[in-house]
Amino acid sequence: MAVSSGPQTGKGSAEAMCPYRLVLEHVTSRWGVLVLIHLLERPHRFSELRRAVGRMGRPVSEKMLAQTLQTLERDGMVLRDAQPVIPPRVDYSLTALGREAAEQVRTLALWTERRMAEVDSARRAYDEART
Amino acid sequence: MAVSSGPQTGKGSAEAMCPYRLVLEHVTSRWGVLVLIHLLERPHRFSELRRAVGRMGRPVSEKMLAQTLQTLERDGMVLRDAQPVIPPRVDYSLTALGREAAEQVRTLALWTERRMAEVDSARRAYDEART
DNA sequence: CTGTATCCGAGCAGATACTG
DNA sequence: CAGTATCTGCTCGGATACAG
Repeated sequence: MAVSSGPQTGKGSAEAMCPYRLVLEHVTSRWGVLVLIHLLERPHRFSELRRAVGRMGRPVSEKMLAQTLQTLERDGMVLRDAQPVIPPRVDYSLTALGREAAEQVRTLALWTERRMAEVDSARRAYDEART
Repeated sequence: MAVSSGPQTGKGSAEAMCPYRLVLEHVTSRWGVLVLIHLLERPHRFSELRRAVGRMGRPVSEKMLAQTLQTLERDGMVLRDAQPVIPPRVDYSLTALGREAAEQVRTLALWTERRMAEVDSARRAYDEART
């Protein structure tokens, strides 16, 4: 929606809805999904995550990655560990809550992948029907 | 996060990504989620669906509802039954594929609802930490 | 390296009016 | 009732420059 792309990290246009829908939009957002799935595998540093996410899907801007991580951290899904060293080093990992969310999102993503052939054939049928 | 807005029902800005991500965005889009959940309960007519969706979340415009339904129909999730009567009557229901998707989305929505208290407390902690 | 601040374009999404 | 067409504002999200 808009799963625009989805709702976003900010509060944006979603002032008046069930509060949990907001969380749902956070975890299912364009970058939220990818971040959660990658962190489910193992903790990542900022740039590492940026590269990993870029490998599937398209490249993430620093801005959007930071925004996504902040939102997920605020929602209690992601843990941020900033080590006071130079150069800066920050590791991101999942909380227990985040792991539960990530597993569900991954399940849904895998289901979508498995069913892709059916979706494609449905699309061809639909498109052909109006030619 | 992108948590941003939901991706949406159209194709929009998502030209260059794994194809299944597109389907994921359709079913998790702002209106896609609500439509699927309501249709899981029983088939609905257009206006009926419009009212039902409006009761939770905010009102849907006719345009967005039609767009969402068309996208989900094209993806093979929703069945459209237009009866040639006057006044027009159109019923929407889920296909087998759509039912699977709807169940997963509902599961995720229910999980989010159950965990809302934890999310809220995480948010308060986060917000207070930077005061 | 890990971000933050600002600017700006693209297109999502609502309102409205109209058609079958 | 069930949509389509059009107009428009708003916000998302990328690019860039800069800071700690």
